[in-house]
Amino acid sequence: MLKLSKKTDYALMAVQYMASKGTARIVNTKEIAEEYNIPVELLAKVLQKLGKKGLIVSQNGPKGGYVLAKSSTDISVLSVIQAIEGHVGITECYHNEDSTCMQMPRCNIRTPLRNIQNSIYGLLDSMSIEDMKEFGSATIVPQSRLNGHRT
Amino acid sequence: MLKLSKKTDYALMAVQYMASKGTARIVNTKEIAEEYNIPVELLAKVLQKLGKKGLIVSQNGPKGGYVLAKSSTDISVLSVIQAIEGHVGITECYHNEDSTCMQMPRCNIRTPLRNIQNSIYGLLDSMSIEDMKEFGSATIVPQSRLNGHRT
DNA sequence: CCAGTCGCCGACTAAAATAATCGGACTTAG
DNA sequence: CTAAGTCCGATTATTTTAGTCGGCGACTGG
Ligand code: FES
Ligand code: FES
Repeated sequence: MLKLSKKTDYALMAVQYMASKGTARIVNTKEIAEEYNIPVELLAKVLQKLGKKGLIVSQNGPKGGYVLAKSSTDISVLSVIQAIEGHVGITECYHNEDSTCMQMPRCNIRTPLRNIQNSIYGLLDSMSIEDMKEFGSATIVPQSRLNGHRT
Repeated sequence: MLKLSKKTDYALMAVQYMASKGTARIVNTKEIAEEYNIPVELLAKVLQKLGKKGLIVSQNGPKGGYVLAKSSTDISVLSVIQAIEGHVGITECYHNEDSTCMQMPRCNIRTPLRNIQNSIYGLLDSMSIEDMKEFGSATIVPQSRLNGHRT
């Protein structure tokens, strides 16, 4: 449930890796792939997508590779995720206009789930790559309305 | 990304539906299935799972069906989700002990992602079925550390 | 006490999403 | 010129999810 795809994992690792080298250092696909045991061709596509989304910039030719397009503090985790996964939601019918969902007419979970989704988005958007690096720990838990349900 | 399975959707709808009738009223699978256009057989399994997890109680025989096992304020959204999806995490390697993940040795996203996951869990756990019913609106967004990244 | 309604369960198939691979074109430093 | 790199679409393999089927067991009302 709520699982990120491997491609997204790869994207996050790659971005984080680039962040760890400065903006000066240019890094290529193979280098990252070997560092994390990722199939090169697959990682290549991931990086290309990130490139197209403007999160990283590419340099062709020998000695080419990628560098972050901006400071790691200015790249949100959400932007990386969305770059790879596109804009999908927490539920099948993304709660958009064009839903073919059979339970639309009577759906009773549409609105509340959208709110939950927004909360999650807010959380992911509030966290930058730099943040990920820094606090591998730290709690960003929303304390509002948290007063102990739990089964 | 981060998508809940249809089964989970069905579970949430069903639970919400039961909550909307009181604990007095016993409701059967067919009734819910028809209300929301859900394939009966599939919904049946979902309800059985919820039963086994103790979220709802079943009544056999004719005039049988299900009722919530406790007040809708005491059933968290998280518990429903976990009842159906089991205990899976935001990433492939659930960040547990037994991961076969190839990038374990050097993984740089393990800890931060676990934190994000915990935040999400906290959010889902803090919301009850009753809450879902009430505020189809309302914001539970964590405002901490939210100061505008966004690409 | 028997018949029909309902829950219970596991195995099965179908469909879709994801992961990974392949083949070939384009770009550029040396 | 050429080798090292990015770029891109198409294809396949694998896994996950969605939905189906068939039979058993529990109960209740007649
Ligand atoms: S599940 Fe599709 S509209 Fe709610
Ligand atoms: S992705 Fe598997 S350990 Fe981090």
